[in-house]
Amino acid sequence: MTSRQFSVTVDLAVLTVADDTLKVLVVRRGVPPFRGRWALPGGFVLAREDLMDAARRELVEETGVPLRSVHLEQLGSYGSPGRDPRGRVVTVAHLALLPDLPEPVAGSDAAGAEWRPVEDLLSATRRLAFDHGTILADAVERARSKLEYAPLAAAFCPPEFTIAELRRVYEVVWGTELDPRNFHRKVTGTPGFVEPTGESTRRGGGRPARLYRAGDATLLHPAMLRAPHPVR
Amino acid sequence: MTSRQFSVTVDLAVLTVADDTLKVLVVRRGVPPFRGRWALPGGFVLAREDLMDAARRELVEETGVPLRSVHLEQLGSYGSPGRDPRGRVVTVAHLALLPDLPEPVAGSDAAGAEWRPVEDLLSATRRLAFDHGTILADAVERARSKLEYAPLAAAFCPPEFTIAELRRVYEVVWGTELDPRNFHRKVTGTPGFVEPTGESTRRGGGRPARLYRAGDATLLHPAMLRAPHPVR
DNA sequence: GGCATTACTGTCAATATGACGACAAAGGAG
DNA sequence: CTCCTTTGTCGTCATATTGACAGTAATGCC
Repeated sequence: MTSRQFSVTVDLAVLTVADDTLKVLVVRRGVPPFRGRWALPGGFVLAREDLMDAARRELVEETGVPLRSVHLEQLGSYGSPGRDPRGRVVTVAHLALLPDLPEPVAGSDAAGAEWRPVEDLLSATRRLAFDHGTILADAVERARSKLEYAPLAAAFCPPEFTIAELRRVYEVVWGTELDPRNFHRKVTGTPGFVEPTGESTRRGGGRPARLYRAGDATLLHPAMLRAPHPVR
Repeated sequence: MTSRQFSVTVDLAVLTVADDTLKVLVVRRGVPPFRGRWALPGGFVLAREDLMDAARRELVEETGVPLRSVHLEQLGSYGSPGRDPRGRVVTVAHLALLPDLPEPVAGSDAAGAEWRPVEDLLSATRRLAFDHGTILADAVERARSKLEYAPLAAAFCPPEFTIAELRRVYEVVWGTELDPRNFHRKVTGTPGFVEPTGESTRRGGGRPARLYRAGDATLLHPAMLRAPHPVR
C-alpha cells in the first residue's frame, strides 16, 4: 500500500440558460492529454484550501462573475484509476448555475473559455476530455431533478425576473413545454418561491409583466414535478 | 503550489433500523488522533482502486455483509485543510443502508465496531472523531430526503417484508407517525414500489400480513412526501 | 366463544393538477 | 384612434392525490 498520494482537483460544470438553450462553460485544452478537446474548467486544490473555496476560486478565475449571483454546490467525486493518464487524480466536481450574463466571459484564465450547448457536448461525437462527459451528464441530471423540489431556477435568472422568464428556465432545462397559466398559479402559490417586487417590466413584446425576486424557501412544497418519465 | 499531494480515504455512514431506532455503525479509535472516540469506519483508497470499490471493500471488511443486500451510494467529499491533524486528507464519504441483520457485525476488522443510535452521536456531547459528525448529519439528511422519492426504504428491510415493516422504516427514519391505511394505499398504489410475493407471514401478533419484495422502480411517482417542514 | 391485536378495504372532504376559456395591457399597422 | 397581435394574469372545471377516519378480516390467547 505504498503510493497513498493523490492529486486532488476541482472541476466545474457551469450551466446557464441563454438563447433558450442550456449551455455549459468549457475550455479548449492546450496541452496533452486530450489536447485540443473541450474540457470542464478546473484546477488543483491548493495546499491549504478547502474544496468549496477551490471551486469558488476556479469559478471566479474562469468566469469573472461575482460569487453573489451564483449557485454553487458539490456534485460528487470521480476517481477511477484510469481517468487521467498522467497519474492518480481524484476530482471533486461542482455544479454552478449562473444567469445569462450580458458581459461575455471575462477574466484572466478565461481566454479560451466558451459557452456551448450541453446537448452538443453530450453527443457521442463531440466527446469531452477525461471523464468530463460523465460529470456533465451527472450535473445536468442533478440540475433537472433539483428544479423539482428547490427554488433553483431563480439561479438562472437575474436578481429580478418575470414568471415567464422563470418558466423558460424550466422549459429549457427540462426540455418540455409548460402551461403558462398553470405555471403561474403554481409559482405564485407556493410559499417562499418568489416575492413580488411591485415593479413591472415590458422586456417582452406584449403586456408588461410583474417582476419578482427569489423567495426565502429552500425547499418547495409541494414540489414542482415533471411529467412522469417516459415510464419507470 | 508545492504539495499537491493528498491522502484520499473513503468513510462510510452505514445505517440500519433496529429496535425501532435508526442506528449507525461506528468504531472506537484505538490510536491518536481522537483516540478513544467513536468514528465512522473507513480507510485509505488503494493505489489502483476506484472510489466505489474502496467503499465496497471497507464495507465488507467492517460488516461482513453480502454486498448483494446493501444499498451503497456516494454521499460527498470532505476536505477542509484542518479536518485531520496528521495532514491533508480528503475523504469521500459514502452512505450505506442495511437491513437489520440477525448476525451481529462479524468480520476481521469489525472487532471494535458497534451499532449506536444516530441520535446519541449527533448530540453536542458524544462527538464523533474528525468531522464525522457533519458527515453523519449529512448522511441522515440524505437518507431522509431520499426516502421521499426513491424506493429506498426496502434497503432497510429483509428481501421479503410486510407493508407494516416498511412503514416502521419510514417512521423511524423520519421520526414521524404515518397512517397505516393511507401508507398501505400509497405503497401498493405506486407502480414499481413493491411486488407481492403471494406469501404471507404472521411475524406480528395479529392477522397475518402479506409479504412483498422491492419493485423495479428507481424513482417513485408520485413521491411520498413528508409533511411540510415545521414551516419555512 | 370472546377479546385483543394487527391487517386490510372503503368513503369522503380538502387539496393539487391539467386543460383551457377569457380578459387585461402593452406595441404596431393602418 | 381602432384593430390586431402578443404576452400576462385570473378563473373554471374535471380529475388525481392526500388526509382523516369508519369498518371488516384473520390471527393468537384466555
